[in-house]
Amino acid sequence: MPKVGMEPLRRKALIEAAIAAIGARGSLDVTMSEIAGIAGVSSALAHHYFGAKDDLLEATMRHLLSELGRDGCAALRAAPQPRARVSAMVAVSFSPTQFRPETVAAWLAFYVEAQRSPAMRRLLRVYARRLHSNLMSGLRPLMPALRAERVAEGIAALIDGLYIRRALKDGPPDPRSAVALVEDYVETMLATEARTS
Amino acid sequence: MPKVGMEPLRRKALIEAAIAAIGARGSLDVTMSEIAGIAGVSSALAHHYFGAKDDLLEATMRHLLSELGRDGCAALRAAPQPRARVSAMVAVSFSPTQFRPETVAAWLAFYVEAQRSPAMRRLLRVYARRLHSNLMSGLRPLMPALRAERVAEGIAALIDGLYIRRALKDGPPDPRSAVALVEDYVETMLATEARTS
DNA sequence: TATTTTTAATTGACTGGTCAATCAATAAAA
DNA sequence: TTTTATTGATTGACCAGTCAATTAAAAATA
Repeated sequence: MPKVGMEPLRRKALIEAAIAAIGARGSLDVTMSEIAGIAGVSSALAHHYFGAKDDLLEATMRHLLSELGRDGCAALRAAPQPRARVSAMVAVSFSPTQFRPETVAAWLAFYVEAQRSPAMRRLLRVYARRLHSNLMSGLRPLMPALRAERVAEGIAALIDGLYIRRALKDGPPDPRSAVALVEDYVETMLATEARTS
Repeated sequence: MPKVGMEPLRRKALIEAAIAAIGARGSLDVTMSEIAGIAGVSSALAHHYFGAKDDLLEATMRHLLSELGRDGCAALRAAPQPRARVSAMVAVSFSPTQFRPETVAAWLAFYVEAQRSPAMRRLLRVYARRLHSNLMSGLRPLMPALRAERVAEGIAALIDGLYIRRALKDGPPDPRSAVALVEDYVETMLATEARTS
């Protein structure tokens, strides 16, 4: 039984606590004590492991981002055909692990923070670029490059739009109708493409 | 020359200052002193006219909302034909008065706030409902009701998505490409509709 | 008209509370 | 004995909201 240092455990617990706190409050306006409390430690310990609050928040964002990245890669590996790759990316965006109220609230809050913090903006751009290139890997074989770019932009905007609009509703999210809306977009664009080329 | 009380003037100045401050900070995390400073008065005066900070923020949101409403009504009055009504709503969303960095930042911040504050959520829902019914007034004559609902949802999600993605970019917004993307969506949906009915 | 009185506009100074960040101290492992 | 883990207490800054005091305008009165 390999005894291991506390550091990684605490870091993980604190990051998850941060997501929970942000999800509950619905914004980044959470205190270190709150987060630490959820993680079951003192606020001093949170500072010990993360330094400043912003660092913890940035680490939290990174965590969300890498989780999404991991899910995305896995989904793509299981989808070799172009059309399926597009659907895979859409499905991941609204999968139960991503499209939860806490996660949605956190993403939203980070988008707002991105306006102030260049670091956050950079991170969000990484997400946007990755989504874009993943979508392109599915769309390029199906239509002219310029058109594919346009459709990828549309899909991305639709996804983000459905995320933000989710903030207006209460009750559990409805991933099925969200996916249906985006899939309908993709399908219609493909049909039009087939007809005009 | 009718001498008028200061109240309406100050209220307006403070609301505009609030938008400016929120736009500059990129979030609702602004102080009363900051806002009052921009308006050229003391923070005590801001409290005098608005009571609590939340009241000023809510008034600011209402102002944004009514401005958008006014622009929307004007645009609709000038567009009697169904197809034009849809374009009018899209155009208004990205018109120079709406699609400015400060305004976009403010809308975004209010979406986040809506997760916490039921009052804000109610206001945003008013906006969503109004946009939806305006879009429907244009779409209903052009396609079956169920389909129209779906397309209206898509347009709304696209608009909000393009707003939020605007937060990632720096430099002035590019309304033209945003409008083009949404119009392309509308056009494609209409074409598909015409073909399959 | 000149004067007093009332009302509106405005602020500086203050208060109480909150919170990030620090640090010295303690406990536990290695 | 050195390193790691952990906290309670504290500090310093910031900020929303209050209030008493001041000035300026309007209204009322002589």
